[in-house]
Amino acid sequence: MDMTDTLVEARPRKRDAAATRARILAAAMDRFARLGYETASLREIAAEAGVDVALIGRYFGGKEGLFTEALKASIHPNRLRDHDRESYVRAVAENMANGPKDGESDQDGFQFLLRAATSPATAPLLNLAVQERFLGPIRDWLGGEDAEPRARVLAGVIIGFLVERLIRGKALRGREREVFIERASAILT
Amino acid sequence: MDMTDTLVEARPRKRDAAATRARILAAAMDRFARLGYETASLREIAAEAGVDVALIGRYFGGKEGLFTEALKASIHPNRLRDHDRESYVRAVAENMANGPKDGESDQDGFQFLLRAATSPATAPLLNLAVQERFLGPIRDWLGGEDAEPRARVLAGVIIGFLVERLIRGKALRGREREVFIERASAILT
DNA sequence: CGACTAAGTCAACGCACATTGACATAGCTG
DNA sequence: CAGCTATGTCAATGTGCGTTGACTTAGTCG
Repeated sequence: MDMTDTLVEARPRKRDAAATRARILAAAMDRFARLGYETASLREIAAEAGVDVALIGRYFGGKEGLFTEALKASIHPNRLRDHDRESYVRAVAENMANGPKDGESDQDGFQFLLRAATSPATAPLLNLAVQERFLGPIRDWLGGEDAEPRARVLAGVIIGFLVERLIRGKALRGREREVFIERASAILT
Repeated sequence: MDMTDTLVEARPRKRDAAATRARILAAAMDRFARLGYETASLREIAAEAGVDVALIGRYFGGKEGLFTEALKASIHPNRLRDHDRESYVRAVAENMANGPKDGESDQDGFQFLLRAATSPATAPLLNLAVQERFLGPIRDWLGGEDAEPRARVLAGVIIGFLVERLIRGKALRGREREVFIERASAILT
């Protein structure tokens, strides 16, 4: 059908390991986030990526390996250090007040996280990832005595608001929004 | 081996459909809440109930039917009204500090729902259940001005801790536990 | 050009699962 | 006691899964 490869990309490069890997990873992130670890199948993921199943084994070692990488890719380090305490708290609280729609793409990542939290097979992996990219930074940011349990509390609060926002389905408005932000800020401070 | 049935129960009543059904349902509630719909297997559930697998098919029609009934049985109204503010806050905070395993049945229903949300078919239940079991009761419990957004904040915090506990996988101990409970209580109060 | 390697393909394996139907037996009923 | 039905047992079937190993081909390098 296709005689030349000048269709979409400049040089499709028939055999490109990096591109194939990336497409598998993208498909995995999508399926895992939407379906969870056990329901999403490697065959589906491979099909969505337009790739043979065996390549997943080759590039990621197996389902767990693929999931681990997809998880890492879904949790991007937050920019804690760019904020002082007050501005960060305010930013987080406002973000929480928003609806799922107008949130950035971190929504998908968080959905991924939530699904991962509900599957026993992936819980240990998630624990590790959260430690690395979430709890650790917060703990360091807090510093001082009892940084660890205090970081856990803070992480719990933030996670909770994210879940609540995910479930809520719509943004808060007007007075309700203000009250929410005010209260949430108070808790986070 | 056993000639008489006077081992554990007074009258084991060899054939009792109602009792068998109940034991299957209890085992199902436990396994589904702990492992989620996909991971929990009918064979395990049957084994835990000390029953042949085929009976599940007979009594509940199949895995979906069993899950549906277990879900119904797991949603009971929470007992917010039994507590005054302080004792409830303390109970919730301590519950949060515990590991997923040793948690009491008070919040297990929520775990059940959260895990159920993994399965695309049962996902919409989560929103409804949170409204019913968390937001509504908390809002009424709080009462007064701005009960709605304040309830959202509180619900968010509680949900967050539950998820955090789910992720953490193990109980907090010693000083960390104390600090955690103290901080969580302060936030909830 | 010719060989070597990386990239992709194909088929098969073993496993665990839910489900089903035929069979066995306990306990009640007449 | 005889027979019937609810209750429980057993074995088999089909399906989809993740994984593995041998094979084929594209692209590159000497």
